Amino acid sequence: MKKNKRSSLQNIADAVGVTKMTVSRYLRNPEKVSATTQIKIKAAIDSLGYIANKAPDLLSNAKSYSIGVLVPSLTNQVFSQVIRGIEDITEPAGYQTMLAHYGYSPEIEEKRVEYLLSYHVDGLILSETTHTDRTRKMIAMAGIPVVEIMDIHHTPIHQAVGFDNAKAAFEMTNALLDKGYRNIVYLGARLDMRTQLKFQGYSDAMLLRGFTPKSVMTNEASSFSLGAKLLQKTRTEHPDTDCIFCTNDDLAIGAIFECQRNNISVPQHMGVAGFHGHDIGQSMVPQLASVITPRYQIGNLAGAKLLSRISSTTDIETPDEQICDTGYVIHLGESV
Amino acid sequence: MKKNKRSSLQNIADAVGVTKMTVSRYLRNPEKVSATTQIKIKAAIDSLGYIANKAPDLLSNAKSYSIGVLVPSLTNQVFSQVIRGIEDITEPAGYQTMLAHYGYSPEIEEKRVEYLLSYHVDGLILSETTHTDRTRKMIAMAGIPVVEIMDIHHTPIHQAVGFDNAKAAFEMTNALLDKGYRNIVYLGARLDMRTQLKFQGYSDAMLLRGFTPKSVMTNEASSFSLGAKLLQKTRTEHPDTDCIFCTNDDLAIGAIFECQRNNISVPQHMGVAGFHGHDIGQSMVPQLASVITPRYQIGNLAGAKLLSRISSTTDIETPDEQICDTGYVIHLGESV
DNA sequence: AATTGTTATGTTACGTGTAACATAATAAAT
DNA sequence: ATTTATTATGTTACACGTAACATAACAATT
Repeated sequence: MKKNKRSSLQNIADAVGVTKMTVSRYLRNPEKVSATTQIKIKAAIDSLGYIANKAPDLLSNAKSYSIGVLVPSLTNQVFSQVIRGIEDITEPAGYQTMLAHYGYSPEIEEKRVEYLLSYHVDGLILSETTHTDRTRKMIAMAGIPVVEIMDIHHTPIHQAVGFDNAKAAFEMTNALLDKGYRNIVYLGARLDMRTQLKFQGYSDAMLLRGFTPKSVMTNEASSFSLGAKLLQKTRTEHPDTDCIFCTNDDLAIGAIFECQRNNISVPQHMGVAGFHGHDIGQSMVPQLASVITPRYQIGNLAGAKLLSRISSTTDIETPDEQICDTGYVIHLGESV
Repeated sequence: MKKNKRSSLQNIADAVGVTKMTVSRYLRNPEKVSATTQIKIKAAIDSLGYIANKAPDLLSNAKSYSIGVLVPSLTNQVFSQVIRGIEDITEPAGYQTMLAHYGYSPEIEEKRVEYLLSYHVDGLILSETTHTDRTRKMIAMAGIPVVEIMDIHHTPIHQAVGFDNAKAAFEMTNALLDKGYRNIVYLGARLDMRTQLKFQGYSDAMLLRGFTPKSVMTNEASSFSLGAKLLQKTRTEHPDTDCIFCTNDDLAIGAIFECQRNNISVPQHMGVAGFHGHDIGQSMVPQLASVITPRYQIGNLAGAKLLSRISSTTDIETPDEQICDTGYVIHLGESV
């Protein structure tokens, strides 16, 4: 059983008859090495192969040119666009992203942060505002910049990029009330902080206009089929419902399908609104009412802010701008 | 500006008055250290904090307990389920996944493989069958096990887990022909290998039954709105089309929406079939005909196969089973 | 031929945790 | 009290690439 050990600079150096220092120079500044040696080293690398090794970089705590990105879920389309936004700015700057997910759990988030820090990432983008004490402590100790994305309704560790979930839900609810709906029910799943904030905004708007907030909630993960189930539950528990406001587009779309199956016309007999403004909701018939959020822009701005702090000597833990509000757009479409 | 340097084992050891060796022991086998020392070390770690450092592990090329997972795209829901399948088996075994994506480009894949290898991943799961020469060479040199997932229509580097895309498309096409459709058009996007294989299977079935294969293709990325666009294009270019077979569910669903907008009833005036059997297609009205692929199972099996080869001394590059066929299910739903 | 400048390469030291071996401290057995 | 076993800790060396400094080789200048 041959142990196919990858070759190190030393192996290349031995093959050529120079020191590994010379090979190191060749790899980073070929012109610093004589033409003949260049040729010999190139030949040796071509035949033996060489794969870079991050270990020494980490040891000498050089920059790793990696940034850690933590998202709650990969299933959630919201985050794939955020990630595109991040990478579109960090990749060209020479940074690789180390992506991990934590299923909405602060404990798993802690584990992931520890993992990323053990690899000496140069910065961290988190999608949550709730963290364990140890997570906060590790981040403080690591001395690297952190950007928290999606919600800005809190005091960030260093810096937050996103929008105000409560305010967005408040505005959408008002728009629905303006349309004439009276018995609006909030449909929630995966009861994370953002869903709670949205429900809060919805409740505030309802109460302010003299209506009673009502909700159908579950801790299950969002899906299209769950939207269908929750619509049925809503019809049972709140038979006079004339509109549902869903914590995300998936639920809303699943609910619309369920309406179609039950010959409930949308929006005539049931108004349906979602959150995030995904492509599918905008393509479907009827076009979905939704709070359109700038996911790409949030990722992009977060990446930019992080990069600038990584290269800064003063701003690492004290950014010039603590909160970056990217806003959102209320879009009513055809489903309300 | 205080440089908040993370503490090393040495710092902890100094604080306690022991050698870093003793602290190292404490972290890995607390019972190997005297009770009093345990207490002192614990106190020091609590106050100074300690974040593990991967560098020495890499240096001494110990196992990294990381496995690299490369997927073409994070937007594509197919892969989020594959990833769940992988992690559900690798996480409990103590392995972290390093996730990266490469936008269907072999050159970017090469870059990602290099990156993952520089971190000494213990194994690699690739979602592609086409690789650059350098990618293949690096993998051979690294001497780690590789599993290629999704398609099994090729000779794998070591081992492949997936299904036969061409055969699946062949069978679905036959099912559509059996239903009585005659002018079936193939709708493709992102012309990667898998789409080509599916188109091949479709063409074979059509020719075998004496019909002419027709297609509407684009290199754009799949999306629901693209499905709508391609349906329009199909109606222009092939006005007598009675059925479309789409390379994935997103296109199919977008096409159905477009039919709804144009009062083309599905399936009476237009049959529509997709590929993969996502939740949304199964929830919608009409329920989408699709080739249901076992994404989760593919990931799970790939993870299991990889783990077993990582811990094997003989099978690293020569698995007992080169090709693992997970099959698929033809589901006709209500849209054909 | 001697001096100076330039270019190419070598040497040393470093950062971090752990295996392997060595020693010290303590408890147990004679 | 001495030897032996056991437990706790220390010492050394190593893995890899590179910064910083040192030297060697050669070319150019006087």
